[in-house]
Amino acid sequence: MITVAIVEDDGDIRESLALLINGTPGFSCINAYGDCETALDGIVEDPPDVVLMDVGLPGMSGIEGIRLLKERLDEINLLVLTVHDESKLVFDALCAGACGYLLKDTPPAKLLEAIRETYEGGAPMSTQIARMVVGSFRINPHTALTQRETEVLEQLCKGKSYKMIADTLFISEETVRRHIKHIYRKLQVGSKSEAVAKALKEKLVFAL
Amino acid sequence: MITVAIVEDDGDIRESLALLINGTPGFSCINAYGDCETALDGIVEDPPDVVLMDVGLPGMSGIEGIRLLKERLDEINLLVLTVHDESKLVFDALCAGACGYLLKDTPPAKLLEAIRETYEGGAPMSTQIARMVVGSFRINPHTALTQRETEVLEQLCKGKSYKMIADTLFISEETVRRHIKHIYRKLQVGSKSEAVAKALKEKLVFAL
DNA sequence: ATTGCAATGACCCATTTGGGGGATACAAGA
DNA sequence: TCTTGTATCCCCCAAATGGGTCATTGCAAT
Repeated sequence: MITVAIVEDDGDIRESLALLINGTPGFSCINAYGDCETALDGIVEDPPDVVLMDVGLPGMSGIEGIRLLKERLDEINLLVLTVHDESKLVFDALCAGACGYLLKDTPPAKLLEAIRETYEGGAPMSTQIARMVVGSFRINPHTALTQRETEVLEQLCKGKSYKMIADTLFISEETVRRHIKHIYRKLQVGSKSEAVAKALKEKLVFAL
Repeated sequence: MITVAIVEDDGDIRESLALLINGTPGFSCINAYGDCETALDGIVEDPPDVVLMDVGLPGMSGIEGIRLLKERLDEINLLVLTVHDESKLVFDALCAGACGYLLKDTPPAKLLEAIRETYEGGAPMSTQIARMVVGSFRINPHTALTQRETEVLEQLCKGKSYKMIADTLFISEETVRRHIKHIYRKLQVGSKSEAVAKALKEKLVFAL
């Protein structure tokens, strides 16, 4: 028996979800909350296997709710269920600790499957969300930087100083300076940390 | 009809996969390659809807193969199918441009479903891979940093200078220096770029 | 009440960094 | 052939940064 708690401000939706879950063998909705504040206490008090949470809530933002909940109950499995598919919201939810993200057009059978998958250690996402998430890893292949400049930028992204980069790449510190000047011009930045920020934001280098 | 190409060095597995795909209505395996080199030319010449690729290949690394293929055919849908579940390999594959990652214990029905999902714009992953991927977004909540220090670190991660941070947070540049000194002590680093690198690697801050 | 921590601000000084020159060598093209 | 681009190195100098010490305020816990 997989126990579920619902956090959803719309009473109708909350009702239907509870009915769906309770009407399915092997699933049980043990609680349903209308806002984050009461949900937080209730869930900590009586933790379900899986939390199903809307993120478009009134009052406390759903994202903040996720963060606080995971802070108190690190192990809790939390699945976002929402109509919102803006990338900022998706990534904020995952950063806050959600372990899955479903859109509200998910058919009931898929929803139940996702709850089970979450319970079993998976991370279900609606297809378009999954594509966004996976796409966020993609390295930007269209770089104006040369091979060597990219190597230097990678070193910068590891936090190395001019001297350390010079030692690593077996070139003089002066040459490192020169490469970095070129990098700054091409990326339109003016400092190491700005270059690192841009490189990581635009995925110009591998790893970190 | 969804067309598929296979890149897999083991002849037996290659055979079975081709048989499975060709034996299923709606799917057609139009090519099967034993190594990356020939696969690259063949796939560019005659692109399938979905490429199914092993990453434990002899010769050219599968990761490099993905990178080169995506460089020439940016739109291609590439699904990794492998026994390897080490996180480095998973993230390298996604960074290189794979749009899904399946382990070889995936049952045939799931595999076909994943191919279809890929074709339809999804990003299928085995459950444990999905959890790794989603988990990689999680912010590290156990920070030794104070609230204010975290705010300063966030600014650093945006590439701001002392002066800009001071203006943003409405404090003097000297106070920024002070906070940064504390950050350096706690993170055991000695420069902005090193702090940024560590903050991002260990997910100490939101976003970028 | 006292202690401790967070946040604020200041001064000094050595090192690193950023931006401006110039120069050589080598390889790929126009 | 001459130009262009990449990679290498050197000098100068001003600004930014990193590290040290010191001090005040307010708040929370002891």
